[in-house]
Amino acid sequence: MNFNYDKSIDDKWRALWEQRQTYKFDKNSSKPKYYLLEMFSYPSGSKLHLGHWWNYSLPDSFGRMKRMQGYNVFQPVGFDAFGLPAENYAIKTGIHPKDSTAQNIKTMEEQLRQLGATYDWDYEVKTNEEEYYKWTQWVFLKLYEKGLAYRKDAPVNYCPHCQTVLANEQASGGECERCHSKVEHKHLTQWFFKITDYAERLLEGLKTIDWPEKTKRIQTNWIGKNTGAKVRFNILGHDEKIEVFTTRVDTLMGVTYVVLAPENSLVDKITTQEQKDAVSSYREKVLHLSEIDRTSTVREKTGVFTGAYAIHPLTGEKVPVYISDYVLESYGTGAVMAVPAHDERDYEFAKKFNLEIKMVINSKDKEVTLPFTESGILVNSGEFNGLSSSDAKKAIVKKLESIGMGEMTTTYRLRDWLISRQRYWGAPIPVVYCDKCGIVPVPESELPVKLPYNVDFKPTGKSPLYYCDEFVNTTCPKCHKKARRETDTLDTFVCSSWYYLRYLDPHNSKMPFDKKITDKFMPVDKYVGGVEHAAMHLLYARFIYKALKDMGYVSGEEPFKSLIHQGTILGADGQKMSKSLGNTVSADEYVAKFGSDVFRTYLGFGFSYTEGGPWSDDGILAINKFFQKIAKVFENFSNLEKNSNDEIEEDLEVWLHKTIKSVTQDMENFQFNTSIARLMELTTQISKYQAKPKRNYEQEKHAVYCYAKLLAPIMPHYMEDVWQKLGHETSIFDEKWPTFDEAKTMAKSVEIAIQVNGQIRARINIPADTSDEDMKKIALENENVTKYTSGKQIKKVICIKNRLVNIVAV
RNA sequence: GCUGGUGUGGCGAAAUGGCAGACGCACGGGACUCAAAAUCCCGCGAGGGCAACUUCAUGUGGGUUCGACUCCCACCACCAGCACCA
Repeated sequence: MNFNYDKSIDDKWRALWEQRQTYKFDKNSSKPKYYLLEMFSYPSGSKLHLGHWWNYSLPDSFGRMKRMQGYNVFQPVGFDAFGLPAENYAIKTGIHPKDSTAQNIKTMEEQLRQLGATYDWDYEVKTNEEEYYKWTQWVFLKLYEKGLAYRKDAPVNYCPHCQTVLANEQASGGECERCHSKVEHKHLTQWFFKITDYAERLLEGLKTIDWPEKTKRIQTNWIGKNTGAKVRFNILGHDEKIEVFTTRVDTLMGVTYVVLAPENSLVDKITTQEQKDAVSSYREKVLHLSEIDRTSTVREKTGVFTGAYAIHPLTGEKVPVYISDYVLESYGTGAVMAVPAHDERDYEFAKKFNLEIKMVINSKDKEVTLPFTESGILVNSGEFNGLSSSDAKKAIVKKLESIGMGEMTTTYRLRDWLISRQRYWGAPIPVVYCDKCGIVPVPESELPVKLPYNVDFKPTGKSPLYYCDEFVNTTCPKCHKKARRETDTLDTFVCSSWYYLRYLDPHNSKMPFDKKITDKFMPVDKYVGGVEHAAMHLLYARFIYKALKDMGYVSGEEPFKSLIHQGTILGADGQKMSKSLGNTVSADEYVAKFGSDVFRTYLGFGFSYTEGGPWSDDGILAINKFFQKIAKVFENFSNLEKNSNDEIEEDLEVWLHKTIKSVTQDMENFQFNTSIARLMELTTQISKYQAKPKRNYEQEKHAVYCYAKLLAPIMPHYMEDVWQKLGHETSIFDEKWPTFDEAKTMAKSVEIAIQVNGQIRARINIPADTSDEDMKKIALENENVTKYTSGKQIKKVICIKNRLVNIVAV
């Protein structure tokens, strides 16, 4: 029989799998669950690119192994379908986002089927559909009820040329992505999620999950926990106080001025008449600076005096109050105490404005040049003189507490999540503005707030929905008088922050998901996706999950138990693949030429899954050859007479068990390259066995069957076909994953190395599990060893069972 | 600037502190063939040696250890995240 792989069998098996419902997900199964999730993708116009193959095909192989190991694997697929590209495309071409998205999804679904993955398409989710975004809006309403969604005035990135607000990602480098104009700052009233309330729990939870250390660190840095002290300064002639945050309260006695962020609300109150013009023109200037310019460390310090004075809480001294853009409104309290002697920024500022510089920290052991930013011993600090920085922190806070002017505190760099977008292609924020009732959330029963189809896409700086009267004009849900709808839409990251829950119950029309089901299948056991989401999606999803938990909708604390980042496959030139560089690789072409399984195997073998690397198709022909060798093995076996009855061959037995062991382990760790390498070795070994004149039928059958099962996850169409040709009517994926016997993974005889002082002097074969004493004896008698030990004293002999002997001789 | 990651043959890459370079590509040699392709076998880090062997070698320099690609310290290069965060 011919066992060759031909790409035509791909279609045959996909059709049969569908017909047989091989991958139908049974949520009532009694098997242990395994939730395997790959980040869903944006439905882009072009064909499935290499990245999709990389992200979806190999994790599917992992899932297939899990399935064969007896798990009830849930591996869904869907689309993150709202978002900017479709809208930009609409502006350019006039093709409606809904239409282009639907078309793109159709194309991608077709292509995703070519992967031959175990998706149950009944569980597909598309975030732009009413039955989905209705519940995204529900999530918003729940957070609003909980006080976790609020509206406030905030700065955003604005492109004067396109007349539109830009997302942060679109304003990177301070330039508009589309027209490269300089991005300006504007103040707009925006909706936020209060993710900062969860900062501590988001940090704590990281300790409990199996995620790459790198990713945890990115989140930790992003959250940016910092402990320090709050200190309050009275303002001369005013009732208000200025509150500052500092991590170096030990330098309090060196404060010579105070700086407020230009946006700080105190500024208007305390600025004196003479300084009013200077202050307002400075604030005006700052407003027009881009975030990039403003936070650039190389820029010279600027600022103006407010005319006001603050009172030092401990010395009662009068210090001037400045405003400067080096102080950020969004961090800490939006105000700092300036200690020019011990802070570089304050030093620079003080030099420029001729402010006093007072040294209060001295080094324990070296000459000090200002600014001196290390910790040390306090000087010029009255009662605190002589204390170390760390003791002084405690003492000073204690003193501040006693007079009610400060205390220890913790701050986070994390800012609240801005979720408003002045965009059309997203879920409308389900809120109504009524002159009488104010902000009124749309009642749950009236969801979804439907996205209208007929809108004008011209960029104006406002959401296209703003000009859509049929959408905007509504009645107040409370008083039923005329009211207006919110015209901003939700950030698409809101859609993707809960999709893993909807997957489990995608057609529920009464609830976003049934808690009974999600309790059974959450958390996600293995989540696969790019590291670029470390401080965005992965943080947002954790936050939403925790918020849902607090409201009783889910039970767990963390949605993703274990996380893997796939690496990036770069263009052959080592650059990121992009159309403009012309270095993209068309997965399609390779699939058409070699077939889905060859391509998947090549991807698995040629690159480390978590590293990726530059594309090269050098080895793909070798994979084709590998498939031919595999065919040979099955062909040889099918020609073997059943009644042959020779002895069991130990070598083959060992190879088989060894291979099962390492393939199982490597697949578990997403090391597809090494598991395929092991399978190549086993191929060679079985072929060798088959070349022998005497073969044991039962032994060979067992080996060949195990071999097929081990190969199956990597080349699903092919092995399914082989399995059928071997005479089976059921799917190979309903078979049990082969198991190994540890005792059989090692040959009866092993080669060990003998070292003298760490240098290898001989290699010999000895029986496996030879005792240390015997190994030592054999080693010391070896000719090539005695050459190096003669005349020397043997100090020590180290024996490592089945591996080596090291003789220490002097 | 801060934090982290990476650095191994001509190439893609492997190595719970225990025989560095598994597996594969490319390359060289051989078998089969009239010949080529395909296939199979052998070799393949560098130097020395007819050979048995031997010296050097995992970015650089130190250290710990019987033994280091692996652990520690310093440095160099590249990459990534954060960055006027008080």
